[in-house]
Amino acid sequence: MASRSTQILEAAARVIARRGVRGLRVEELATEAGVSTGLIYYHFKDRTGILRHTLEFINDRAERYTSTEDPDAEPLGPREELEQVLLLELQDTPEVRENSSAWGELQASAVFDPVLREDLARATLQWVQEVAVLLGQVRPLASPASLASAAERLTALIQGLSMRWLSGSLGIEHARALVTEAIEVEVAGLRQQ
Amino acid sequence: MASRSTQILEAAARVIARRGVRGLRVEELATEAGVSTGLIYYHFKDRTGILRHTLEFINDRAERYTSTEDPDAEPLGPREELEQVLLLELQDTPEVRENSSAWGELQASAVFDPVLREDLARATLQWVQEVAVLLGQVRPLASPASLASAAERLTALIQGLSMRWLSGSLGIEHARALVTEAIEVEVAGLRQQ
DNA sequence: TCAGCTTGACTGAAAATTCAGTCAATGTCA
DNA sequence: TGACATTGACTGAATTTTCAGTCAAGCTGA
Repeated sequence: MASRSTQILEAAARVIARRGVRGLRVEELATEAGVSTGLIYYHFKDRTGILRHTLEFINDRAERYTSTEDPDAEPLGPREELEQVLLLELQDTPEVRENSSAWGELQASAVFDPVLREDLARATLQWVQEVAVLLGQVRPLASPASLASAAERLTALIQGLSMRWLSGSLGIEHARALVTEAIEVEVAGLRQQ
Repeated sequence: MASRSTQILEAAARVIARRGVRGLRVEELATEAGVSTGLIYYHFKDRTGILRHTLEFINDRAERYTSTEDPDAEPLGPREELEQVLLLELQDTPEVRENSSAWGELQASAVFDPVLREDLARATLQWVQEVAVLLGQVRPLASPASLASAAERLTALIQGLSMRWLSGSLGIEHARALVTEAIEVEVAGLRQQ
């Protein structure tokens, strides 16, 4: 069985997905986790402590589902791997929804909270670079600069679509189709180099 | 002189740009607008009412600065007009920064606040359609569906880049360059139809 | 028994919302 | 004209609500 703290963090991820980081109420979290508010303060120092641990928890979990190192999977071509990595962010599973939602919240909060910016910028950069590498495998002759630009656009596009998906103004299937087309279009653009 | 409600809405846009939607305090808004808290409730039902009207206000204002109907300007080609409309969202002027910031916040809040979703979805749709029409003028032979998809991608891209710009992880010039390239790539993609 | 876990009622501060009353402008009628 | 009535924007102190965080007391397994 999951430990009490894990139980609380899982519940926190669900509450954040439902209400947002800024909408998380400690009492609602307690109910969701099936514990008392007191216990939450017993395990975590304060509300900020809850958020910090939850974001860490969510991040660890994201690495798990983003990982393409599944030994059972057949080896993918570079193009397929690129598609898979990008589309992983747009899946209607509770886990991905929770992660995207928390990510979006974090990004939005960073606009007003300089403390968050550094972590966020680093994480974004890492993602962009990963995508740039995958693009480079699809089009080995493209210049590093053009690969970097295309990667920045694809990742920013996914963030934009993700927001629309989460706010219910875009269906998940349509969002995925748009990303697939975007990859085609961007890869075609790289071919011109 | 602007009416009292307008004065309040202008102040609300400034406060939201500065503190975020969740950071908006009715009393701070009252001070910013140079008005009593009571008056705010006299003109707007409640806090949510303030937010809804501010969203609408921001939207109207964006239309104004997005408008290309400047009698002094020389007539633009369709491609130039498209570029101009899209790049207007990425300018480092107080008005645009304020609008983008508030817009991003409202978008992020809409993920968790059903009340805002409908207005937001409508405004987004309107923007996408405007861009689709402009794209159609650039590539008159493209199918309506492909125009709509390209417009969805371009607008979502701008929202994604906007967030990164506002959270300080992307320079405005770089963001603009990425959009210009995105237009090229998307227009090239349409040519294939 | 005792140390760590757990509860939930409670507190205080911050924030939203209300409301009784002021004031300037406008309308009305003798 | 001018005395009185009416309206509605506006104020700010009072009230209500919402929350994070605390605490004294109960539980449980080793």
